[in-house]
Amino acid sequence: MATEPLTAERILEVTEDVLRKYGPAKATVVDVARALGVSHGSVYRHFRTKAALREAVTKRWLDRTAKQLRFISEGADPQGGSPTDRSAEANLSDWLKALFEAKRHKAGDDPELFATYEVLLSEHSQVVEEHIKELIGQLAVIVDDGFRRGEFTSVRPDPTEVARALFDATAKFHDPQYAPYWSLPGVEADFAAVLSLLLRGLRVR
Amino acid sequence: MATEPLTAERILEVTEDVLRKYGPAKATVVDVARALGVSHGSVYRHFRTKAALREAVTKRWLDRTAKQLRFISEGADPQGGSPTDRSAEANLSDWLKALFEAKRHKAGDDPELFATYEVLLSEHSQVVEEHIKELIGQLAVIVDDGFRRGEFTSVRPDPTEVARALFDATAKFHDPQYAPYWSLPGVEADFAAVLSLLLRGLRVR
DNA sequence: CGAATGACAGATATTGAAATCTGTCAGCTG
DNA sequence: CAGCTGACAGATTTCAATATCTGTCATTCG
Repeated sequence: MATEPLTAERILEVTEDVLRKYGPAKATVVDVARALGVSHGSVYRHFRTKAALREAVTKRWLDRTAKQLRFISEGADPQGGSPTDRSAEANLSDWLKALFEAKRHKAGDDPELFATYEVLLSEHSQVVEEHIKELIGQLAVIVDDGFRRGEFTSVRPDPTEVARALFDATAKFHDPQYAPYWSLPGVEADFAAVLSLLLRGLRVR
Repeated sequence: MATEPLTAERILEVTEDVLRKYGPAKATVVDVARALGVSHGSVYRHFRTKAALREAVTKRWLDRTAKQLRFISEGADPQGGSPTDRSAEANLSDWLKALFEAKRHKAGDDPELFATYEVLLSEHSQVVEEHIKELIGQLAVIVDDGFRRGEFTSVRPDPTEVARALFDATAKFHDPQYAPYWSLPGVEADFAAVLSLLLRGLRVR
């Protein structure tokens, strides 16, 4: 069998597995190289540092979520149907619910990758900053749509500003710092209460 | 000079100083005893464990803030005047601003006591839970007042539920986890945006 | 006799030496 | 000769021995 060429993508796949198995604290570059059947020097040919590798893996992982959410922000039905003319409020509500669900599942199903994400957070990584910017951008699309349709209003009608406020106000339901709280009973109700208050704050009546 | 009797209160005062000086990681019960000029056994006569002492100090410290805020939740003018008939919205806005300011100043001026508070948080201490319950209770008073005056409405008009939603939605501006963020430029604007959205969500129009 | 002491056992933290890991690079290999 | 290897230096982590701290309690002190 012709041994496949070592690509950055292949390294990322395997690194993700290694991180899943050992977690960010224990996984080493040598572990990754061993799993790939190469020397660790080869890994360094594709990623200048271990931090860069960690960032690239997390970016891939975060991008998968952002991609999912983009369907909603672009007006598609969350059930996966084709784009519809759903109200901005429904879109906003679905998007925030989907964000909460996505983060919660990531924390529960992939604790080690989630821990890796938290490492980046503590390092103030650009990757996390960009992920957040992307999410706020998606929110801004929904908010702007709401403004255009005359569904939403705000004192200062800058969609991005409002999007950031929505993002900040729902921090408890997507910021990794709160992950332990997401499995407690009553979170759902707390989330619903915040969401309802925020939606009412945007609604034109 | 008649050496004063060793009271719990005296121990708390001195422990606060010791914590301020050494921080929760370095301060020991022996340090506290030394500062009091007694043996550490005497401290244990008043507090069963070091954790209990730490909790008592933090409780005192948190209670001081809660007391300040109570003036606002009970309708007093924040400038310290006598109780007035200010609108519930003004009270709510002032209270949330005051909470943000109080936490921010505590984090900035008393980093070591703030760190002690964070230790309790990580221990899921009852003291912190009660502090939060007290704060939400104060918020509920303001919200209830708003309901009674016909200033506020909500889908489910339980003042405590709404109070909790307000508390959750402003977490980024009072939860110690975000303390580093409070000194960044732009926080004020972010806070104002969230506050404005929330107030609008409550307002009867 | 009630309050305080300090010696003590077990738990926790500190320290420094040894082991491992990261990142580089001269040389090897297909 | 492009891509990979593995020996190496410096950085970081681990580990075990040592020191310090917590919490108890028999004894002392006023």
